[in-house]
Amino acid sequence: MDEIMKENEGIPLYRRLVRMIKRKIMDGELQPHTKLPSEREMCEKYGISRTTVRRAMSELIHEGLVYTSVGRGIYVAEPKFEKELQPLMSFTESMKRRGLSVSSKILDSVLIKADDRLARRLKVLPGTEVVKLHRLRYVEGIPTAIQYAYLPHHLCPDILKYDFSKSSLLKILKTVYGLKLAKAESEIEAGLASVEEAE
Amino acid sequence: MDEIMKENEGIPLYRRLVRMIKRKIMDGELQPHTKLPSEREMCEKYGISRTTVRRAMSELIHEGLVYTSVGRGIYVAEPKFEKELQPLMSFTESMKRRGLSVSSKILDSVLIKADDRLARRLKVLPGTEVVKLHRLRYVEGIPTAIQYAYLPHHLCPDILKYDFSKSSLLKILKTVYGLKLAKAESEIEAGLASVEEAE
DNA sequence: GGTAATTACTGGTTATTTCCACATGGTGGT
DNA sequence: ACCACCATGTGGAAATAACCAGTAATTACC
Repeated sequence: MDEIMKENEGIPLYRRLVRMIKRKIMDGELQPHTKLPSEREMCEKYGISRTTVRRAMSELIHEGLVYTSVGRGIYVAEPKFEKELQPLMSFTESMKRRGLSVSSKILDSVLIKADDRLARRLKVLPGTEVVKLHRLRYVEGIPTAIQYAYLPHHLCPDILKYDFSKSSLLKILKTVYGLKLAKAESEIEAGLASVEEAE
Repeated sequence: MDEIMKENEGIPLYRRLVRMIKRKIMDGELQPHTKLPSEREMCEKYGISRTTVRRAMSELIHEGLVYTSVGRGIYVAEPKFEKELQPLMSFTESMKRRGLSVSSKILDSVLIKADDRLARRLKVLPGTEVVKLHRLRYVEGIPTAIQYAYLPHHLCPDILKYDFSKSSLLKILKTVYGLKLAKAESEIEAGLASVEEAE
């Protein structure tokens, strides 16, 4: 059954539950405005406490994936955007907020075709050419994380030609592609989110 | 002392704590990167459970006002910086121009006195009482930015009494203050503009 | 039949308790 | 000096329990 809760040792229970429900929503198994089991039912179903269920629901509410109604229940929210993948803060932002310096190096960049899942996240058609950037992130000069950013190729057709070791991705996007920045930027974050979630 | 926790009946304890700490941060009483009391100390200090303290901290963390470090403590975060692309346009305007829906939620409100700069922006005399609204802005339903709006208090004398989590700012202004809406609205935008410029 | 009262259920708030992993500062022993 | 060890303090995770305030369906009463 849904006893995926059993595996994934080391990952907090509430995280696993968040993850499971996120997946169900993304896969369309849970349609907008459908009712989730009640908190107490989920406790029973997964063998966890209400504390844990509510912690998970809190995350989903904060991310705008579900909404609640006292006395009624918990419902899947309308997916106006790919908001479920948007982190509250970008990697850069959350580090800077801690007063830490952040830099990154592009290790590799490659052109791929978007599969269904990626296409949905970037709001492009499956098969669309997408630039996949392989990035090494530094915090205070220390290599900290490897992340992948995805950019629809049509938004930045010559991106592969630029030397990323010389100037940052955002700088290139801003100076070269100008008005498209706002759109590209959010989609970078979407791409980054998938990686952070995977780790 | 900090026994403001005693008053404000009806408002959840964790909300009151969030509010108190927010105010201290905004007033500069708590500077960035200073350490808050430990969770257990706050329990003792305010006579509340750790559940409640942690709930409050969770809110503050989600809003990016504080950050935590296991084994060390909870620290005030670096204030948000602005990465606005087109600082000439208001937040609302620039989003709408991209065809995106914009909404916002009032996180907190506090009464302050206008300094020279703010007074100039709002076209009031320095020292005039001004309601400072702490707003979480959404774009397409996604929490995107935290902004501060300023309203001359004499235009909406009882605005602090309303529960902003229940109904929107514009709705309250419209239903309660009626005819004043047109005027107040333009000044909200003026207030917002000044903040965006500062960040 | 229509309405009022009851009941069961739901999310929301709060407290208490138990563990865990990490951080830090001392205490020795070498 | 140096380093291994340990006590203590910190945030994080989770279970359990109790009560509240809405919702909705059912029942009882007129």
